[in-house]
Amino acid sequence: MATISDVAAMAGVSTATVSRALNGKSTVDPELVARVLAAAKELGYQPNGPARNLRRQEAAVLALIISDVENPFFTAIARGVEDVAHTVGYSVVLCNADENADKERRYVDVAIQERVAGVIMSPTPDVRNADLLINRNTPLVAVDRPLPDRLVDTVLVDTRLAARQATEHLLAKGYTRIGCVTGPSGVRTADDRLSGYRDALRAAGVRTSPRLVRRTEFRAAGARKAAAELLAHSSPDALLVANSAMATGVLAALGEAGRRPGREVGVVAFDDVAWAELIDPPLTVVAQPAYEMGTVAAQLLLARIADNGRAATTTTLAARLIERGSSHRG
Amino acid sequence: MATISDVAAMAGVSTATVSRALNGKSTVDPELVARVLAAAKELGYQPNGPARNLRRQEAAVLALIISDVENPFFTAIARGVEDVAHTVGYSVVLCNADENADKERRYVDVAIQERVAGVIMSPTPDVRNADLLINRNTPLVAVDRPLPDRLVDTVLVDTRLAARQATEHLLAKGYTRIGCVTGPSGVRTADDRLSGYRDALRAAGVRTSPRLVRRTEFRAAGARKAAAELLAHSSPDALLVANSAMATGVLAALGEAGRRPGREVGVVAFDDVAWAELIDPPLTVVAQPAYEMGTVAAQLLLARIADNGRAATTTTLAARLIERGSSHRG
DNA sequence: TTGTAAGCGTTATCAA
DNA sequence: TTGATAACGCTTACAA
Repeated sequence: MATISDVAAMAGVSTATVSRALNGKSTVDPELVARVLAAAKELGYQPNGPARNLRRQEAAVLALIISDVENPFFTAIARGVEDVAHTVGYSVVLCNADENADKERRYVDVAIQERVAGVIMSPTPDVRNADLLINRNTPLVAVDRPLPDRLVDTVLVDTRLAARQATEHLLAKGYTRIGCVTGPSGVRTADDRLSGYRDALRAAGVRTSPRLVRRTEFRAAGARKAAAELLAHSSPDALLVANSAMATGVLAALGEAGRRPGREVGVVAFDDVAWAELIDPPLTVVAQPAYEMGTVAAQLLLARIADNGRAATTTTLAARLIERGSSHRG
Repeated sequence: MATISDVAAMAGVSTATVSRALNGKSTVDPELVARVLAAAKELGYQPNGPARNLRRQEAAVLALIISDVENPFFTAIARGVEDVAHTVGYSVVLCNADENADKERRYVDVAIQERVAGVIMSPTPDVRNADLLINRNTPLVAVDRPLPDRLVDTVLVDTRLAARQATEHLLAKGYTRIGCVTGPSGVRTADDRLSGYRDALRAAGVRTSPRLVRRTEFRAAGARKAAAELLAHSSPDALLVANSAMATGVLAALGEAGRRPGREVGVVAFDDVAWAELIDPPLTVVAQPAYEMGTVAAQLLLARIADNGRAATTTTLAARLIERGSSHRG
């Protein structure tokens, strides 16, 4: 593979000049620039990234560690991050931690070892992984979930409020025994959605009952089982569901139990997905601004890379309830 | 940040010994290994990836360049690749080319510059990007789409046959004016699905008509418009749809036109998705073995990294038609 | 078994 | 403006 020396030799200049010409750094004689460019093209020269990064002590790469690559919410964040990063010449590598602290640790190690310029992550409850980055002063932005007691730029959705509003909506529609299917304890979004649900019930003077709450991983299978149990034992007349994958499980369980969404059991789920309008009745959802979360997170990260001394900020975006048939009795 | 020299100093050995101890290479006195490990831990030592990769001339990283990070088909492939790669100590970075040759080029450049050990890609029609890798002898596996006339390991689905079978299924169910909504010309999977559709019609002695075919990008919006046009002008009684995102668009168009899937317009779409069973009637799909494609591709890539001289192979996996209500008139 | 030292390909400093 | 040269941190002959 051609190196900078090969280019230098072919162009009849020193490697230093090649480097300067290729990076447009200090001023180089236009004629030499032309010769260097020609030689580089002729040789199909691609700079050696590891060598460059070793010397520069930094790579123009951002790592994005997400919780689940199969969750459209996180892939939408990924797009937002990419779109911003690319405009300023950074590449983004996507790492799928899979809601698993070990995998997350693995990717944090990779990010550190490869000396990426910065990291955006939706952290697992195991804060030690993020601490690894924090302790090294690696620019870091937390997205979707906060890092408790850590001074880190953070981009969140006011998910507790959103859950409260969703629950209030169900109450307003006349549902009275509202259940909640949420994610694992310790995952902040799961906890907040449950809290918001309880906020609404309490404010309305409705007794909350642990029998109407189920926690499971953020996936279809667990939610299906949870919903089946709720339906069998606790006769809810509505369910608040913490994400779209879980919603598929809950809707499947309703179908199996012969209970029609909306009319018989009201349903509101987090995350607006393309199929929400295709089912009958259409699914009422809490739409989170995922793409925007990604762009904001990327901008914060770039700002921090430029100035690691700046104060940490928390940006909280609002979610939006989209009312559809699954939360209407009529 | 601690370097190997710091560890060496603290352990009272040379950097060479630290390197050997940490990599478990040649035999090192167990007591020294212990001292090195202790020092490394104490200092929070993480090897400098660029330096290591520069020296080794290779990184234990695979690049996976996919066409659309928001398409569940590709994210399932990603999981398959990751699961295999991780078992042998490779990390996977996911790159989203977004069906865009320029972005693909960008990520190919990154992969080359970072000297990744190998690349798996679902190539855009612009073969020049893959040629960049081929010309440098970078281990490469094409997945989902072949690279015409290139001797490259390839993992495909027999999508033409699958499309034919899906169309034959529709014919068998009594549909006669079957339309096809497929992806952009030049994208092999899009072309093959159209070819399979035509194969079935011809074999059945049904005249094929360009008026029943629409091509658009592999996304919901284009497919929605395409389906609306077909419904308005060509009165199809069934549609073969080339992926799940497009299916959401087609189903939306059917809803707008007040045409019920199955009874009025038969629908078969590529890719089994969680919501396929939730809609009414449930969606008949062609299930592709995406996860397995990922595992096979990763295994092929690892084999090629180990021995770049081996002959290129093509693995073709079968898809499976899952019959549901959207292709039944009853 | 351990240490010394060269070198991977860049970039940046310093002279010229 | 250009070139020689010294790092960057690691691995690996080669020597001891």
